[in-house]
Formats: sequence, C-alpha cells, structure tokens
Amino acid sequence: MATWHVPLTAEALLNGCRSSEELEQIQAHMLKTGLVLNTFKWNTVIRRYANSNEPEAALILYTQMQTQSVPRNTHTFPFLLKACSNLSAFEETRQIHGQVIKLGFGSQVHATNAILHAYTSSGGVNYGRHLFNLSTNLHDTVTWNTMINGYMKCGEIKKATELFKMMPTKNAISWTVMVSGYVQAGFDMEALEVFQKMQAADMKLDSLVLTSALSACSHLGALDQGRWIHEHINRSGMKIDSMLGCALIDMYAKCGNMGKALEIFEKVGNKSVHAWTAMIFGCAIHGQGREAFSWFKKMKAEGITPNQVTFTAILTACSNAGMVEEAKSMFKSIIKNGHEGHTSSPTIEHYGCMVDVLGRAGLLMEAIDLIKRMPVEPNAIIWGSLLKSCKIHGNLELGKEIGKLVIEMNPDHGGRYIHLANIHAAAREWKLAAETRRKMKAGGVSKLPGCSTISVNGIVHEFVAGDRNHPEADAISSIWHQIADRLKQEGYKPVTTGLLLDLEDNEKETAISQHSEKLATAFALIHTKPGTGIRIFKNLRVCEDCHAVMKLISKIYNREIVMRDRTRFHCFRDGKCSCADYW
DNA sequence: CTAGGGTTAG
Repeated sequence: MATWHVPLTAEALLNGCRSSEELEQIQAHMLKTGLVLNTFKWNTVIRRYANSNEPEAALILYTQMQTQSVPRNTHTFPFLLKACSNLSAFEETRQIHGQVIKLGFGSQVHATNAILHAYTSSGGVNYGRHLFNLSTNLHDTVTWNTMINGYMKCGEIKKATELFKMMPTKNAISWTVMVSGYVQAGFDMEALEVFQKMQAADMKLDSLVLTSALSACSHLGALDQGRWIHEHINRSGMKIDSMLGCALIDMYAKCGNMGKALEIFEKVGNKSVHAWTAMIFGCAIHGQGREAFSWFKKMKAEGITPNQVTFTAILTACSNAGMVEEAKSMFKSIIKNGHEGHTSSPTIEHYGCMVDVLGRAGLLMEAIDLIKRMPVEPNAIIWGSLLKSCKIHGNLELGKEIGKLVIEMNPDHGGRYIHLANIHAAAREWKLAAETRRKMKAGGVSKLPGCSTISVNGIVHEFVAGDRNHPEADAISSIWHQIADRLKQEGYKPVTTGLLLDLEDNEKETAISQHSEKLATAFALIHTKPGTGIRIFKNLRVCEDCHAVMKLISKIYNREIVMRDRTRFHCFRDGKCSCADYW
C-alpha cells in the first residue's frame, strides 16, 4: 500500500476480462504479483461492469477492493448500487447501504438516491420508503422521481399517485414516470389524463413520454389522440426512431388503420424486433394470417432474430385465421430451434396460443392432450381459452368440468362464472346456471359490464350494456325496433342459446337487444350520413348474436362496420365478416 | 454520479 503504483497491465487485464471466472483469476494474479490500482481506476472498472451484461463482476470487484483495503470514495457507491439495481440484489443493497452510512456518505443526496433506486428495483420498496422518510431534508426531484417510479414498478399505484400529488417541483421525468407507470399497470385512461395535465403544465413532450402515451392510445383504441401525437411528432421535427416508430405502428394497427401502420413501418430505419413484432401482431388482430407469415419471413431475411413475443404474435395470427397446420409447424420449429440457442423453448404463452388454435378449430381432444404434455402447469388463461372453445363447439360436458376447474383457480374473475352459467343454460340446466350466478354474487364478484365506444364528429360516445340513462336512450330504443323489424324480414332470429330463463328483473334489462355494441350501432345509424363507415370499440368479445346482427346491418343499411373487440378486429361488409366466423 | 420509453395468449 505504500506506493501507488498504477500498473496499466492490471487495468487492461480487468477491462479485457469476459467472465466472472476470468475475473477471479485476474484478482488472484493481482494479489500474488502485488499489482495495485488506485481508487479512481477501481471505480472506472466497477462502472464498466455495472453497466455490462455481467454486473455480478462489479460486486466481486468491490469485495476485492475491500480485502485490499483500497479507500472507497463517493464515486464508488453509485456504480456499485447500479449493479445491485441491475441484478435486483436486495441483500447486497442492504450491506452497501450499511457501508455508505459507516463511511459517512449517508448524508449525500446522490448516494441516498442510488440506494433508494437499488432498493426499489430489488423488491425492497418498503426499505426504500423507510429511507425516503428518514432523509426528508435531502430530497431533490430525483429522490421523488425514484420513489414514485419504484412504487409504480411494483404495482403500488395508489402510493405513487399520492406522492406525485405531494411532490413540490415536478419535471418532465416526474410526469413521464406517471404516464408510463399507469400504462404498465393497465390504467390507460389515467395515463392519458396525466398526459393531458402534463401539457397543461407546459412541459416539453419528448419521445419517451410520447411512446408511453401512444401505448395508452393503442390499448384504448383512441385513434384521435394517437393521431394528434403523430402530428405533434411531425410538427416538432422529432426523429422517429425504432422505439417511437414501434409505438406508432402499434397504435395505428390497434386502432384499425393498418395502412398507416405500414406507412410508418417502411419509414422507420433500423427496425428492431419489437417493430417487426408490432407489425405481425397487427396482422394477427386483423385476421391476416398470410400477411403475418410474409412479414415473419421478411424479418428473418433481414437478419432479425424473432423473440418469444414474435412467436406469440405469429401463433395468434394462426389462431385468428384458423391456420391449424401452419401453427403446428411453427410450434415445432420453436421447440427445435430452442435447443440451438436460436430462441428459447416454448413458453406458457406459446402453449396457450396452441391450445387456442386447436380449441377454436374444434380439436378439443388434441388441445387437452397438449395441455397434459405441457412441461409447466397450465394456468387459468389456458383453461379459460379451452372453456370458450367448448362453448363454441357445443361440448357442454367438457365445458362444465373445465368451468368448475377455472372458477376454482380464479374465483375473482366474473367472466369465468358467466361462461359456466351460459354452458349450463345451453344444456338447459337452468337451476345449475342460476346457482353459478348466485355463487358469483355470494363471492362478491361482479362481471365487467360490456361497454362500447364510438366516435361521431370528434366526440366519443360511450354505451354500457342495458344502460337506459343515455340522454338519447328513447331515440336509440325506437330506432332499434325499426332495425329489428328489418332484420327479421331478412330471416334473423336472435341467438339466445346460453341466455338464462330465470333472469332477475334488472338482469333482463341487459338481455341481448341491449348489448352495448347494438346501442352504439343504433346511435351511429341515427347520427351519421348514409354510406359512412361505423367504427366501434368494445371492451369484451362480441357475442354470437351481435356478430350475426352486425353482418346483416352491414348488408341492409349498406354500411361498413369496423369493430374492435377485446382481442381482434371484425370488418363487416355486405353481409360478411373479415373473421369468416372464426373467433 | 443518481430518475423516465416500445411488441405478449383469453
């Protein structure tokens, strides 16, 4: 320790090392030959590793630094804590926190913020909050942002919102944390509200916050908002990089404008696998199976490696287009290539997609067989998909069994009870159907009400199933009677299989003629010019009866109706649907 | 030197 020899060889050795084994060898070598680095050099090498794909090495280096009694300074810890954050290393964070205090750096705001970040990203958000409460005199904007983001990332949305309101000075990052946090938690409306307030607060919008806001628009089908963002991007001369491009492609695809999605896709340079996947998924939800495969081929030809999500997208495309054979061979190729390190072996999502493909094609036994052969436990989503297939293909016995199982697995999910009740009803087992509904109520579980939105002259109108409180409820009701008459002239009979006979009074109100998409369509027929297209967004899947009605309306009233339901687009034209009844 | 972004089966 007497001489501060700075041996370039030692530093060069450390910088060039590729694995933690090599690192330990180098450390041993340094000890043996007495090579010493000064604090500055140590910090540099630790930083290099903290940001590399092997952050463990930073922690190993720190241990060596301690054993060699190299003095540590304020710059040592942020790098180390960065490594802890990247590794989600909670125990190490606690130890380093202790040392920071012992060495007297605990009152520095940078150190505090780095520890806070490490805690919140390693599952120790409550330790983080404790530190946050203890250090109120140090708080700067970064401290607040880190704490709020930490809450958001672990799903504590309420606490994040609370702190955001209390926060004295907000910068653009504070707002971005809220927008992206809400989007990741599935609160897309809230995300757009915060995004609006951010603009009202005169904050500059950069590509990071716009990416998140676009994602919210995708989920909500908010085309107008999404378009506004796109215009804002063009107006401000912002460069559309691969990330922002991906968000735009996804927004246009999920809002029904594949042409525009393609236009952006072609303009974006340096396309990431995400951008390609967004495009493939866009084809999938539009039922364009062939196109999905064609993009997949082009992507591979450009040397882009598909990831797990890409395969999910392509299998979804198969599912929506009824391409059973293609799905099977794609699934085989996932298994085969998994062993070559090309991609990983099938995930539970891939199995889920395959079960959906087989089930919807009516191959229920084959689907069950696949579930039995799965290397991981099937989840409620997989059984739920099969349950719906049983309902579609009239296998009521199997449906009843699976229905019971799914409710056990997922007792808080209202939709599961409804499915089982409907299957009982289809089997004319009225008592069992009613009992299922009673169980649901007794458990305090409620069904998500069906809700459709439609944009007329730039104003979004919302319709809830059975809702009579709409200002134009009477007009809608009377036009619906006219529509129903014309439908019947065309031979329409309401599809009531699965409708319960012993409905309670208030539930009768929500019977099929009151489904939200029918209300929205009636409203559109009143308020739009003949021949104009109708675009409807529904939060649940369209029911069989509404699907049949939409087809007829498109023919009788000569309207193109584009409807996005929970999982895909239906384009009704001239009595037919783009989904070819494959739902 | 510490804080923020995109694609995911029903």
